[in-house]
Amino acid sequence: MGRGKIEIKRIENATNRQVTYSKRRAGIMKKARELTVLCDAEVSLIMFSSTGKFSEYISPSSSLNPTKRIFDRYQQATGINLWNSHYESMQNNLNKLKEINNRLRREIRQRMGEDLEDLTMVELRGLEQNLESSLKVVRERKYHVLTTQTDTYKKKIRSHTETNHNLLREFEGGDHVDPHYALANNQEGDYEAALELANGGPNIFAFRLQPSQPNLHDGGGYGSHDLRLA
Amino acid sequence: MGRGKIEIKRIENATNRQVTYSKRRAGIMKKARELTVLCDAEVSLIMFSSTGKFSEYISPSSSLNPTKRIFDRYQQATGINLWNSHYESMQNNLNKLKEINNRLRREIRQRMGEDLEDLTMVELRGLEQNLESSLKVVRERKYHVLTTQTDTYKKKIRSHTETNHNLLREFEGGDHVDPHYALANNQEGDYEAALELANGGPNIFAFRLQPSQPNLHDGGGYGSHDLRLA
DNA sequence: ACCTATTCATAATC
DNA sequence: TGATTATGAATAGGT
Repeated sequence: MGRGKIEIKRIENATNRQVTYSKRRAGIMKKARELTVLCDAEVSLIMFSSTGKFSEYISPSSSLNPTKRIFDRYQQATGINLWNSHYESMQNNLNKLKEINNRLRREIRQRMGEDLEDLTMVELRGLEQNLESSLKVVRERKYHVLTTQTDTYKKKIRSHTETNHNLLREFEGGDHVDPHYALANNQEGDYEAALELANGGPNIFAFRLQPSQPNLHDGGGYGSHDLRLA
Repeated sequence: MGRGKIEIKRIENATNRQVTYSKRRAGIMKKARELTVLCDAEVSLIMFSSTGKFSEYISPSSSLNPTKRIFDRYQQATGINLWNSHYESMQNNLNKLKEINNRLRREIRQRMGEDLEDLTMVELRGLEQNLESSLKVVRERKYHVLTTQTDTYKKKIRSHTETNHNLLREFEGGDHVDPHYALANNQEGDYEAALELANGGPNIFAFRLQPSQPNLHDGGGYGSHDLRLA
């Protein structure tokens, strides 16, 4: 239709091609629009010109995202899931993470003396040795922290004592309270409390073992906070 | 174009509508095809009739999956990511799992006597107590397994010994080897080996701690097998 | 599914 | 780009 018949093959002249593209694009869009209205159909028409310019016609629909709706229907119709590759690899990752997670949980449970039924004698022996050496390290660390703390307190006390002496000297005897003794006593009190804490404090670590974060089970169900396998 | 002009509005007669749909569908598809050839464009035309029948035209392309290619381009052009909702929720789950994973790893490392620097004295004390009680349970379990094993062996030996006595009685003195002693010795050998294993076997548990499964890091990088934070 | 009068789309040209 | 127009294509309505 036009001043002459044309062969349906690539238009070599770029300008001409572009012009024809514009005209025909308008034409096909009109057709698409007419089709949707006349025949009550859903239509998605997406075009990229040879220069990469994008245009589309999407039939209006009740859905919020007509394109997605069309696409969902497309997938239903063809059985082809275009995102399968993406989706599958993500799903794989999720499953692998879940599996690793479960292994880690089991590991922890065994280190807590649970779930030992399936362990062989060799594994039990290994676990025992491992716990022994860990315990040794933890104790060393504890005593390290303790002595460091003690040193710090002692230094603080010394410092305060000196400061007090200096103050006393500056004021050359005010009333009859002995500030040195009072302050030093105070500090020693803190120190005693720390020692007490170090050896008899509440077992906070037992609580740490139960993650306070929501626990991811299959597909986002939350709520379980223990270390049992999902 | 037709015997008469028609108004562009929904055709109420269902049969008529279906006929028109068929005709016009063919027409628009031809147009789409011509557009791709003439203008070297990429075109995706997806249609659903009012009765739900699906048809499409997709311009051929070098890509393996032309539809996906079109939609990828679509997303690039519009900036609309149609799968964001799906994708984001999966990504969220992945991140949550990774975080839990890291917590679990840290937990294990601390139970192995590593990464103790950040623990307070209270936590250290808790960890120590926890390890102590775990160790106690593991030892109990070990001895339970050991004694059970021993009993089993003893029963086996007794059973074998009896069998041998019976055989000896049946044959009323063959050659001068004492089968009872030989067999029993053999069984005792296994038992000794088990005991040996129980107390001095290789520390297999230390290896279990490093997951043999690929370790999921960001976006599927594999290869790290340790318990350090990702 | 075919026919064809008629309308429409558009190639060529400016 | 935009308008014009001669021409071929698409198709509405009928069979």
